[in-house]
Amino acid sequence: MTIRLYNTLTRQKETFEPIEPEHVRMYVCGPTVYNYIHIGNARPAIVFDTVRRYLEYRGYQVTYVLNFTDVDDKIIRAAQEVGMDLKQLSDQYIAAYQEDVTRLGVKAATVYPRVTESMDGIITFIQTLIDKGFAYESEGDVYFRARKFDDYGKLSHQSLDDLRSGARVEVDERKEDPIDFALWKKAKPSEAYWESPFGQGRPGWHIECSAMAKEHLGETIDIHAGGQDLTFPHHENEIAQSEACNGHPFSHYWMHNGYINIDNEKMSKSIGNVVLARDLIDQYSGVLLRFFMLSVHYRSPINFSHELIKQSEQGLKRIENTVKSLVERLDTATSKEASVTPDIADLTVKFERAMDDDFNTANAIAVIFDAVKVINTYLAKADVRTSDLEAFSQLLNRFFAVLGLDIKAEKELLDEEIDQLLIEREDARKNRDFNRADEIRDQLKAENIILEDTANGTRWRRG
RNA sequence: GGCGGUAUAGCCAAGUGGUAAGGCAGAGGUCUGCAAAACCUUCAUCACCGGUUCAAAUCCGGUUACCGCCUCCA
Repeated sequence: MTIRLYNTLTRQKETFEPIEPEHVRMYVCGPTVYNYIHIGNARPAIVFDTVRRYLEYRGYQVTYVLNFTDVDDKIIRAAQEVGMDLKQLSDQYIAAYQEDVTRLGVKAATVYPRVTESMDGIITFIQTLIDKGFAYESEGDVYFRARKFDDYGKLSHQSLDDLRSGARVEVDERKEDPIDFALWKKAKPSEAYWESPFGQGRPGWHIECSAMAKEHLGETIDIHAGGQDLTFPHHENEIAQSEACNGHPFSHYWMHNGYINIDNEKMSKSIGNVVLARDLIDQYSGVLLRFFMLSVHYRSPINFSHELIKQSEQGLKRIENTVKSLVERLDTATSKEASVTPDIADLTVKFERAMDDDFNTANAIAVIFDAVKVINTYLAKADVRTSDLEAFSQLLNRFFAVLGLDIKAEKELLDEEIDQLLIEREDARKNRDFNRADEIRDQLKAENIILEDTANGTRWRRG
């Protein structure tokens, strides 16, 4: 029972071994909070939450750190546009982020560090880099001397020379070398700033993660994760800073999730096809969106379209139907001893095998469908046992918990009028007045209530 | 130019050497007063060419197409 995961650093699947046997330190790059999150932001939130859940299922204690970038150019601009100060604006979008991901079934992180609250650590970090000769001040800015860090490029597998010849590296006379990147940026007039030994300014983008990871998880962590596009330059620069500063490996494993396309196009503001997570959650549901995303392996690209999500919805309904049936059959079950233990064991093994293999949620979901078939077949039997029904329910709930899918059978009450119609229809059917019975069924269908007549009575569900 | 990814049935999507998971849609059937749900059956030789091998979607070489990063965009 070992977990294998794909490590961007080595470009292969490796056996997962945390530094401490039962504890995992995990850092995930969070959002820059200047707007509501779009579905591209939702993917890493869902994917790495699932990674975390599975690690916990496997018995690890996980310290999960997710940062908020609450100072940067985009936030400054957004705040100016609406006339708010930085903190107001970022507070607002942090709250919105929490709302959105909660609806997506994402568990709370252990810590949510913010850049503005981590200034001391960041400044100390930069000072250490200067002292060690890895950074230099220049006209109020501080830059990292990339060429001095021998391993620069090891994550993205690029050499410095390739990067330079690659074309447009901005020429900036304040830098010794175009590839150098900012650790500290001098404040422009009228911008928010923090005091530091290098003058008034604010941190560069990359340094925050190095400093916050160090503060909350230590100098070497187990897993560092984020979107694929962060591999270069963000994560590459984090490695350079952290390893130059601390003198040993920053993170053992690097995980990156794939992109989301909209109708086969890249999602971007210029195309105007950015889809906000909350709009989709409102239109469909958080659980459906999560189910949709987890039905594809996290490193593969996902294409989003309304048609695709509706396909997914049909599949999810199939699962929900079974969950509901399971509960309903409890009324007609007997108390004989359990008979399905082998099925439970078999499905569990298959599920774990899927998740052990680089968190293959697509296969894990296939196992859920396998379970659904087994359960439906079992439910069709005349002799159904309480202990079996409970065992199946527990099995599904374990799977749902790992994937963070909020699927459960809730006894929902109908309003009296509808209830009355159901009773009337029962009578009609008993009297073989099928015209009236069908009329009622059609009427309810118009209200999105689907009736199903089973051997154990009529059941209903929302369409 | 550098680095990397992808190409599997109408649609989505697993599968990295042993003879194509799963879901959606479709077709036929069972059940049903009729439906619905469920169950059963049915539906692909894996972009193309060549090679290695007893055996390849899976390895190697080449071709084509699409995509990402190399610009503080998850």
